[in-house]
Parts: sequence; C-alpha cells; structure tokens
Amino acid sequence: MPELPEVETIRRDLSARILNKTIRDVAVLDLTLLTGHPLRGKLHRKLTVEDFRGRVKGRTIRNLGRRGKYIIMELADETALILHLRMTGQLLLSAPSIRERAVFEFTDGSKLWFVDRRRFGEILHTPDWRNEKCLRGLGIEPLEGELDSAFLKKAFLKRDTPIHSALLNQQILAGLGNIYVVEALHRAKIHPARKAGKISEEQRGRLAESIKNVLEESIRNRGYSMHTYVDALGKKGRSQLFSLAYGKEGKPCTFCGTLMRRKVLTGRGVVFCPSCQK
DNA sequence: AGTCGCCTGGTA
DNA sequence: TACCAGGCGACT
Repeated sequence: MPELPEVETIRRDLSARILNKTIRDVAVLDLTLLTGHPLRGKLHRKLTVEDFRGRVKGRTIRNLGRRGKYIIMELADETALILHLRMTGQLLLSAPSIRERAVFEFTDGSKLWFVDRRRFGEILHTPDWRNEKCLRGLGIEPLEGELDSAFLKKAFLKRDTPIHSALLNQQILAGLGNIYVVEALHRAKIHPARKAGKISEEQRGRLAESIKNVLEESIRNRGYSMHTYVDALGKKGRSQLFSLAYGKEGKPCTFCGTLMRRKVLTGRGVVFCPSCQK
C-alpha cells in the first residue's frame, strides 16, 4: 500500500509518540509476519517467535528512520527492526477493528498494532541494519538532493524499459510506487510506455521536478487514501483529493480536456493523457 | 524484462 | 463471477 509519503507520515507519527519508549513485550499472532520465519519462504534463518520476542523485549526505541518504503526502528542495543507494509499494512497507535498480526506493548502501557489485511507486510530483526540486503540495494532518496536531470540521464542510460517500470525500480529511486509514478509522469507530460533511455533532456528535467513535487505535496497532505491507507492515528490522508491522473480513467485531462486512458504496463494499471503525454 | 505468487476484500 | 488493488522477489 503505502509509498514514500505514506511511510514518511507514519514514521513521523511514530517518532512523535513512541520514541524512547521501552518495549515490555511483543505478541506475534501471525508467524508469517517475521522475515525469515520458515512459514514465510525459502530464506529462513530458523527464527522462531520466541527468538524474536527475546531479542525485542526490554529494548528501548532510540530512533525511527526510513529508507524508501522501509521503516527502520532502531533499538538501544544497536539492533533494529526493519518493517515493510507492502500493500495493506498499517501501524496503529490505537486498537484496530480487524485482527492484528502483532502487538507491541510498552512499559507505560501504550501499544502499537501491526495490522495487514493481505498479509504481505513483514518485520525483520537485524543486528546490523545498514548492511541488510533489502536496504543496500536501494537507489537514492528522491527528496534528498541528488535527483535532477543529470542523475536521471545516468540512471536511464541504455535502459530499454518503459519509463513507468524504471521509476518503479527501487534500485534507481527508492520509495516511488504506482500512484506517484502515474502522477509524476502525467505532470511531466511523458508517456508511461516511452523507453527510459529515450526521453529528452527537457523531459528528464521536468520529470525530476515532478517527482519531487508530487512527493512533497503528498507528505504535506499526509498521504494518499484510496484503498486502505491510514496514518498511525487511524486517519486518512488527503492526497487523493488532488490527484490529476491516478484513478482518473475516463475523466477529462486537467491540461487539455482529452479523456484519460488506462492501460496495463508490466502488470500494473497506468492512467495517462493520450494527448499531452508524449 | 515480463509474469506469477503471495493473500484478502471491494466492486462491477 | 471475475477483476482489481499504494509491493516485491522468485521465477522464466
């Protein structure tokens, strides 16, 4: 579900509410939540719920960080939890209405619930988060200064893939998902199927700015609540109110009035203006 | 580089 | 009933 702006909103909520709290206990009700649990898949580190509980109990939360769509919860013993919400994961500071996959209880009696209808999300406990493969492979943070036309030129060099899938590639830019890619391409007036390596200098410049703008704007609006996303307080974001392309199939383009079209590109539904986006 | 599987629920 | 959904990694 959540992309960079949603994950960042949750990170900020959590940082304001649970920083320096100590975990009294954690209950894991869905074993497949734990990365490395045998029930989850191949790469298993023989991690049991009891192992996990033992590593986390009594630890104090020293920092809440983010890389791309990952939340990094650093603990006082220098280890960390790396959390990914995938499509429908939620981190809630008040009791959820659907079954929780895990509950953290703090020594002051407050709690943090991990809720996740489709159960794709996961939590990894790691002694050395900076060296975890899932984080090391990530590309740059789009809002931390390096994103410009020159960066995109280098990143897209000889890429024979549609610009839409290049932007979803977390190894180039970390944190973009389908919503913001669709929005950014529309605002930059680039057709989603254009080959990444073939877009012009001018288009690259517009694209870099559009990406930063849609992400910053959405963080200000506390995320995009189209399907299930809510923040850590259970509240919806407002970004969807300002969407120009995502979810606008069949509606007139804001720039030229042509009806917006939808097509499937590398398995994802994309909406675009067939007239403006070249 | 594209497709499938992981899961569940909402909507046409 | 069928198709769709803010993701990602293992396949081909």
